[in-house]
Amino acid sequence: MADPASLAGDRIRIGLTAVVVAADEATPYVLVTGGADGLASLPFGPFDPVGDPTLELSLRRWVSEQTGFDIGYVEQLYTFGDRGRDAPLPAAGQGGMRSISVGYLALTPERSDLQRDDARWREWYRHFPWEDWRGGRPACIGGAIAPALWQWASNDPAKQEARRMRIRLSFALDGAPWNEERALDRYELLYEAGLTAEAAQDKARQHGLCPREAFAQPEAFGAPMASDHRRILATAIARLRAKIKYRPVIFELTPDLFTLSQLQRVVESVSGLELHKQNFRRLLDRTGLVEGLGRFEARTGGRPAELFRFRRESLLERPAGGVNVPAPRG
Amino acid sequence: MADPASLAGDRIRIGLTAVVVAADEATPYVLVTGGADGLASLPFGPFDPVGDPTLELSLRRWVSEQTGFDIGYVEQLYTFGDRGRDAPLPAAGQGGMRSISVGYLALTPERSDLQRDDARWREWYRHFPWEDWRGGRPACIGGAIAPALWQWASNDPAKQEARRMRIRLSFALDGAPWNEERALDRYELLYEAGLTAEAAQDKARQHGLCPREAFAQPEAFGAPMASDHRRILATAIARLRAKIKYRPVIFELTPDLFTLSQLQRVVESVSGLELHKQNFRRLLDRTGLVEGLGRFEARTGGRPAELFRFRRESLLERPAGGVNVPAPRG
DNA sequence: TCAAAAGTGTTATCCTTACACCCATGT
DNA sequence: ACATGGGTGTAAGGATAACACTTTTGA
Repeated sequence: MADPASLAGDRIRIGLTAVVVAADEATPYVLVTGGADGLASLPFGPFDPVGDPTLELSLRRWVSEQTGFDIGYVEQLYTFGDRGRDAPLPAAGQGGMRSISVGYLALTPERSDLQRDDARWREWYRHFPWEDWRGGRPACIGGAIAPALWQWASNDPAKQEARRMRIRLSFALDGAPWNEERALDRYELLYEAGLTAEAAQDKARQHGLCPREAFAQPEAFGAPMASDHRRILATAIARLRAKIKYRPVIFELTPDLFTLSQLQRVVESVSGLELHKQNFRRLLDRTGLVEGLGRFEARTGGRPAELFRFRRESLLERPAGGVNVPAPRG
Repeated sequence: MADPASLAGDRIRIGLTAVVVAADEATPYVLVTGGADGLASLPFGPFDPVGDPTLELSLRRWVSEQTGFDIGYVEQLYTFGDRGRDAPLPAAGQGGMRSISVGYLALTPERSDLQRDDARWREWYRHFPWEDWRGGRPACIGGAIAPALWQWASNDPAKQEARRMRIRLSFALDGAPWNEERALDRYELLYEAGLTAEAAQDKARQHGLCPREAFAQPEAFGAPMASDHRRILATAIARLRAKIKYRPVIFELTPDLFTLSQLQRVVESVSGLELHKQNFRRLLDRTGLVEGLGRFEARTGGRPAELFRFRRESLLERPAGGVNVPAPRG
């Protein structure tokens, strides 16, 4: 039997996959490549074990090289290594090489100009239409998702009850509350039920079949991405939505100066929820995270709004929470 | 210039490192190897890219092989890849091979019998004496840690103010509240300040020096562990302390039947805090996570306590929170 | 009868949520 | 004047944290 240690050294490669997020008042964006003609991909690159002292520095270096701007805030998300969901290798004679990818979340304050032609900012709800509840419950849940999931649940009588409960809790059916943080649970449920194009793709690849084109309607089940990139994006959405509640990371997405309404709408676009204006403001100023400047912005159609800035000093003053997102009903 | 992709495939190996936690009413334990004679290590093993379909299954397999029991709850913690903090390789002629380790947290309901002689359960506060606040603020903070950290802060006038604020917030000095979840921040602060034996070890290794033995007093700065294993353990402590508040993972550490006092003391041992008895109980029964059995346990020295069990069904009923740990003052 | 641990009732306080309302500007 | 968006006061409800207290056993 071969020594697994030496074996492990030879047939693995580590990729770094970046979810680079920007947001404006209308929607959050994710940086993708190759979305015009074929499937969109997250930017990814190899980890250079010789040149880079840490994984994070490696990521910063090649994102900078590839896109021409330096990302600021970065955090590690998760390390993905499932066989059959990893990237199919660009046929380079590498038989059974295994690809492990370390996913990172990066936040940038604005949609910087991109240096490469095939890189573009993509609205993330195009890949997750069921995640945007700002206009109330999205129609695709009741229209296409729920019926398809109920069908899947009833396919296996033994697991039926557990599956139904997962569906209810994930997608807020039968009076269960919506939890915007469970974006990954929802994507994994859809994948497991075979309702994403990626699931069909992976199954076809495992059985050596030719994958069908355009499996599920993108209007309801979201535009697919290459390999497991939509899973990584779902992980990033879940993490970011949770984190803005207890760390002031939202200010990594805002410009230096903003009005409180602009800030609120950025939070709303990320969390996919509508917030109560006054409560948002009161909670915010109890934190001491922002500071009014006494300057006002000329607005179209309304009273001018005061400009605020994020008090970076506050990071050092207290445990430093985030902006609260109350739980909505039904 | 060599293609970094092929380069990456050759000089990396992936290890899986497990933080296997058990707990009783007195203290939490972590499974270590080789702690008797030399430095304690967390169990770690290589990821087998050929045999194992997922990282997690790989971990389960070799923990089972090495210790003889099957771990239940597992979650991924973080992927560590810093040069200079990774494991020094067992001299096997592998020149510049880079070691990346994926840390996992595993929870087991009791300290199962171990199959190997050099594996043992170690009380985790031996490695983190400053993390146990059950008897009030630990003496080592005021006695040894705070003075050494203040000294370090004043070594660099430019960073002095920021360092002092980090120290205050991490170790609850000058009236700042203690936050039991920031175990990793505290360890990283001590490491950065050069106050852990591991920091001295890493520095010596980078400069090709012979590391000094027994750098810092273990009574105050905690018993060191091999390579970056204490950092991984700190990550696990932080994650577990945060997670018991919003997911019912504490029941992965308890026996099937328990009294409410036993449960409370397990929570206390993990979080390192004393809890208010009645509030603990009220919060618990609002969740519906546990169910009294009407049976009572014969106790020594007191009224017999009712036995409870965890209602696993409740996982399917609702979003399923955890057990709350109120923030202590000062 | 006393110590020790189990278990309960009640209250003050704070935080969240929501409603209703006023203010300043452009057209 | 009035539409539009900015900005504020206050009250209802619920959750938290703390108090004091009773109950049941073993020594």
